[in-house]
Amino acid sequence: MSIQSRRERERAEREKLIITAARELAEAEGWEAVTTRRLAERVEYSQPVLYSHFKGKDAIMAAVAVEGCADLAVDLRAARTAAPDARRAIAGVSAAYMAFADRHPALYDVMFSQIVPLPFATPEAPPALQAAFGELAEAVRPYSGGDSLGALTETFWAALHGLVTLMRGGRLPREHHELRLSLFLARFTG
Amino acid sequence: MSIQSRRERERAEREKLIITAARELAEAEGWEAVTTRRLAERVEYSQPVLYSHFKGKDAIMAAVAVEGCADLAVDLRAARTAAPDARRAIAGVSAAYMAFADRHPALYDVMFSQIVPLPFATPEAPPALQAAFGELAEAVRPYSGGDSLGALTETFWAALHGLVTLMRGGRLPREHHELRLSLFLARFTG
DNA sequence: CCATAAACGCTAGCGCTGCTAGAGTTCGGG
DNA sequence: CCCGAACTCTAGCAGCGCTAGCGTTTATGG
Repeated sequence: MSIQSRRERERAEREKLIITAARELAEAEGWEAVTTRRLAERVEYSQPVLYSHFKGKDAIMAAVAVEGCADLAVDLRAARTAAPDARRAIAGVSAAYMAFADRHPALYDVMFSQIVPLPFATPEAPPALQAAFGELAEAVRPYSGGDSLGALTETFWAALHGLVTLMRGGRLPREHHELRLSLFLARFTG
Repeated sequence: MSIQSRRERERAEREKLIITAARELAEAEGWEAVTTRRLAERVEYSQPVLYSHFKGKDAIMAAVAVEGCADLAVDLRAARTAAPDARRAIAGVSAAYMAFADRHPALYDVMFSQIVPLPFATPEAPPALQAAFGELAEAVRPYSGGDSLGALTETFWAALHGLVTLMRGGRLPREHHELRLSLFLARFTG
């Protein structure tokens, strides 16, 4: 019992090590630099060990994405609870969302742009993701009027996501960024 | 002179053939199925021929993206000019944009999601892209009020882009799609 | 305390990728 | 008719995700 639990604990630690190494490598050099060989070298195990923990590279990316969701939820919550009123809450949450995407581009991509084997728009979605979405919803609530809060929050999220990804992909000029965000918020909050 | 021009014409035809083959392959099976080997086989030339026309696979994708921009501009223009008033124009353009992304997912990705060596937010951007953006701008113009039309159109575009990509990536449930779009339009048009 | 079996991590390799060096062929110009 | 330039091909490089199968370590039952 004790020996088995020790082994399980060590396994869990190694799994966490893999996830952390993948995240660090991705954030430092982008996902294209995260190869199973480099990752294995970084955790000082051979390649096949990765596959005893994860079904494939996609699954590792998914695990990193879940971590990212938790971090995002923390940032959003901090921004929302620090705001003195509804208007500054939704503005602060928006800014925090943008800042997160800007500071952690690789993390953001694997969470919301890349295709990863994670359930998203279902009750089985990662709790951390649901928490992040919940923070957006609370910021949107004061402006929902008679509309569905869920659908309206989805719409709000999508706009932020579009602004972030088009800019980061070079499709939108960076200099108008704050203007675009304020134009959107002005229209969204009526 | 005549011989040389004939050769140049044949070269141009072959280049067009490569672009078309890449587009068809991508639209049929996705970009991950577009390998230089399959593409070469499809145009019935060897791999190195591709590199005498394009610097790399990225450049081929960029060429396909430019074609896609032209097609999108046509669709948007048709939707806008067919609308009897401003409100139905912006709604129709939005719906046409969504429909384009839905019908041509691989094309849409290479135009607006993937990283390709194309100038976007500059005067050197492909005229076809500028034309498509111009159609969005004309649809937005009646609702710009005192705001910058350029920045507002960028914001409008970003929202559509976010709705499309989050849904296609499985992050948003498909069933609320039309509701989300109408919620956005209602707030955007005031 | 030892033999056995299971759990474990390793080396080596498969089929693929984008890309390129260099050989071989074709063809227009003098 | 021959030469040189233009052109396309075969073959191969380094790297990718992933896995079969071997060898070692480790925990257990007699």
